[in-house]
Amino acid sequence: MRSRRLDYSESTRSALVDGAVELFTKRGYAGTSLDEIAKRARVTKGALYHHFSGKQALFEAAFDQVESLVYDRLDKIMTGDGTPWERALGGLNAFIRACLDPAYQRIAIHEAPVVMGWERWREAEERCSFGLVRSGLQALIDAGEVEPVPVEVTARLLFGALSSAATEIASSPDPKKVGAEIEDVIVRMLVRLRRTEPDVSIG
Amino acid sequence: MRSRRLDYSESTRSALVDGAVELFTKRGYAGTSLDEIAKRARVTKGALYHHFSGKQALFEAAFDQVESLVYDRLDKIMTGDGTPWERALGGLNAFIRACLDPAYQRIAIHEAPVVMGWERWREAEERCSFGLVRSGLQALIDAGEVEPVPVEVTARLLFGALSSAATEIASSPDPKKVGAEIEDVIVRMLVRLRRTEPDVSIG
DNA sequence: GCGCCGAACATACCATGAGTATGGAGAGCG
DNA sequence: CGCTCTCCATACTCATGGTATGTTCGGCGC
Repeated sequence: MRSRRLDYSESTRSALVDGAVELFTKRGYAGTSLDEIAKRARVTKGALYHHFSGKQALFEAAFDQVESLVYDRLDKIMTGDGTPWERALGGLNAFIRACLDPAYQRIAIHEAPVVMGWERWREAEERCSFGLVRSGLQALIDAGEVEPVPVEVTARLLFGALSSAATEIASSPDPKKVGAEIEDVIVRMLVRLRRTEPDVSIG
Repeated sequence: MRSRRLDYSESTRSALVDGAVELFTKRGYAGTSLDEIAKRARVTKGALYHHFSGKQALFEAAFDQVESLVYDRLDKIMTGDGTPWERALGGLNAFIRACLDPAYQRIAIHEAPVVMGWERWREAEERCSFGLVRSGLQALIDAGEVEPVPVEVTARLLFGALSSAATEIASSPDPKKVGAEIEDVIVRMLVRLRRTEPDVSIG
């Protein structure tokens, strides 16, 4: 039987993470103090340091939380039913919408590479959203939908383009319009990569 | 006649900026202390705060320095001679090489949006490298080289893709190879956008 | 030459916030 | 019913960004 004590512990931990996500999103990593986060969770720094080894560790927990939410949604679409082409387009749309979430944008896209270090961020993304972009692209190639391209770098280009553009969307006065434009441009690109004839060599 | 005093002042100022560029590149913004920067310039914090209003201001000075170097090189190519197409390809190549510079990558691409705030970073980039990417794309469209696309978002996509991919290049064990791959993929994309027939509508 | 004004620094200090050391309270278990 | 160990609070330390004030020295009028 699960002890009541463990419930409490888990509860305060998640309260800390939730508060961290909120505050990091609003004021950024550097602009947020641990006391503030602890206060929001109605505990002190002692509790915080009991659950996490430091500010970075707490940030990574917040990162995981935000990232996994997006990952679940994307994964459901990308491994769902439909043709590879349909799934790719659905995933594209879902990813753009995910990037509109302020928390995902600021924590996972912008600050994470700086706070966690690019290398570590890359490893984390490898297992999450970026991994899905890559596997989605790979699926398209395997299905013969698009011509073979270097998957690794192309996926990186795509991911970078999308996450960068997403910020543009979010800070635009008319996000819906810009979002649609971006999706349109990307889809055009993909369509042009679509294999219609066997010979696609470029001089 | 220019006073000797002004020479000294300017000299220490640039020494501070140079040190800032070095240290911010090596250890990042948060990981670098002002005392360290001042020490490297063989002055104290007093001098630093005489020339700059604070850490952020010093960072922006470092940003400007790094950015302007890249801008000058790019501008020379993009406004040089050759067809719009040649200039675009040349600029593309130059930009990728610029992104391989650790200082430009870490300061201008990665940390600047976080440290300066995305809005401010965007304004600065607007007048610099991003502006060139945009105008280059616009030139291609004007020359009828590529089909009309929403310039703003497409340029943003391109810029994001390139700067993101550049990090991939730099941290790769074989930068030359990955760099060539990326350039190849981008060029393919552009080629496919090339106007060969008037009707390019996609159902 | 002389005094003085202000730019260009140095020095000493303060405030904040990350991290640490230690103490205590209470749930679970024998 | 004490013993223990998790869970958390309190009270510090220390690094660092920023400030307030002192000091030096080149330039310039006289």
